[in-house]
Amino acid sequence: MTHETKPSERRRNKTRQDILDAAHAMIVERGVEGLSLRAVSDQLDYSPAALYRHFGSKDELVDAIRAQCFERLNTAIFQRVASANGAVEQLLAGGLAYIDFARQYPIDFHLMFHFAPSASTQAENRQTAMRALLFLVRGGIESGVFVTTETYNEDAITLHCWATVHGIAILQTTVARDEPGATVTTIETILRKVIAGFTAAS
Amino acid sequence: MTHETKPSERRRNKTRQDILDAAHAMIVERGVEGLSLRAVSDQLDYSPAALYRHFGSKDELVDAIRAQCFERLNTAIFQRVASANGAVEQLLAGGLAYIDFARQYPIDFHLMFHFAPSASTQAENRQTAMRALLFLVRGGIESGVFVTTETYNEDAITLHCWATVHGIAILQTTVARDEPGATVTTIETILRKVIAGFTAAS
DNA sequence: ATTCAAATGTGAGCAGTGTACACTTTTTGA
DNA sequence: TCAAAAAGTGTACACTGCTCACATTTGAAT
Repeated sequence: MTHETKPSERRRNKTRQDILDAAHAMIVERGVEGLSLRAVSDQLDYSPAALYRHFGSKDELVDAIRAQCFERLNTAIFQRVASANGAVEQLLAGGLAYIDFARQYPIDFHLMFHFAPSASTQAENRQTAMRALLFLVRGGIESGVFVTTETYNEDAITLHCWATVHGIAILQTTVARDEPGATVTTIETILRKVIAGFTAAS
Repeated sequence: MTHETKPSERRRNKTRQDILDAAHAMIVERGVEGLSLRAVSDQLDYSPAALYRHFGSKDELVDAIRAQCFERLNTAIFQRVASANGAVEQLLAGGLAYIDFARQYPIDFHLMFHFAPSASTQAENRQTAMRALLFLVRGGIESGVFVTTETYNEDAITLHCWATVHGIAILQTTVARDEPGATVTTIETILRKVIAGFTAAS
């Protein structure tokens, strides 16, 4: 079931991934600004020009790394959501997974929301995450667990959830990680509070 | 009351501000990455090396621009808060001012949370905003308008407010400005909902 | 008014960057 | 086996941030 790829194609993908890995490691180590194509090519025993057989430009390379980070985030969220039961717990699990990712890979997280002029793949990836969240919210509404009003409707709830989670995540990466009250229990309290704001009384 | 400055000092400050303005305009126009010291010096009829009499490095220049953006944000918030009455309305006004700023100056806002390795002034400025927010929250608590619990205490509320507002603001700058449900009324609804979560029943 | 030092601005140049292009080498498929 | 396609190289260009010895201007004390 390995999707029948020709060996040449697999080799190509491998070197492509090697480049991505080396560049990613360099970003994690020295920041986005510290990424140098020459350093990457040196480390891989390539000539600088060789990288341009795989990526049209530096921005394209970084975009590809960004895309892989988004994939990792999305699967991390998906796994945590899948192992939770009920709309409330699933939404909470998704939010915590998001925040944990930011905490665990702050540089990656920062990179992901570091939009370049040519922000194409980025928008797509974010839409994926957005749709997943919207799916959770919609499910909760349809099952009657979440309630809406005219002004606080489905879109508003989705925005609210995303903003809260993203805000906490960003603050964890930029501000000192141990800001007063940024403990895991505090974060869970906040998220539960938000969710409770649109959960039907039992 | 003009703080008695020598003319030489004023001239120095003026050229310094000229450099800051030119660089800032260039960032707004072409993004942070598009900022070139040579282009700035060209525009001001200076030699490239001249800028180094005013700023030790490019990072220092950008940091100074960042600091001025923070100042603008802080005063914008302060004004709006000052023209509101009561803890609830003041907190709401501050949040809306924050979000409006991000909406109005997305590139500036993005720049402000674009931390470089040497993030010194940044931390200070953010602490200022944080303290202002904390001040509002604390005032509301002491006047009995806001209520706390053991887990949802002062720090938690502060974090919650900041994260929500910052999250909405960031999403407004990165994602398309007209995301479904990101209207002004929706945003106000969300903020009121959050504030209601720690407001004493009347 | 003279003088001397500090401040300000300059020109040349270094090391490093992303990138283009003609070139060679390797791999592939008929 | 052989030509075409793919992969990799070396050189070079324009650009970057930045340094430093030097020229110019300014400020103030003599």
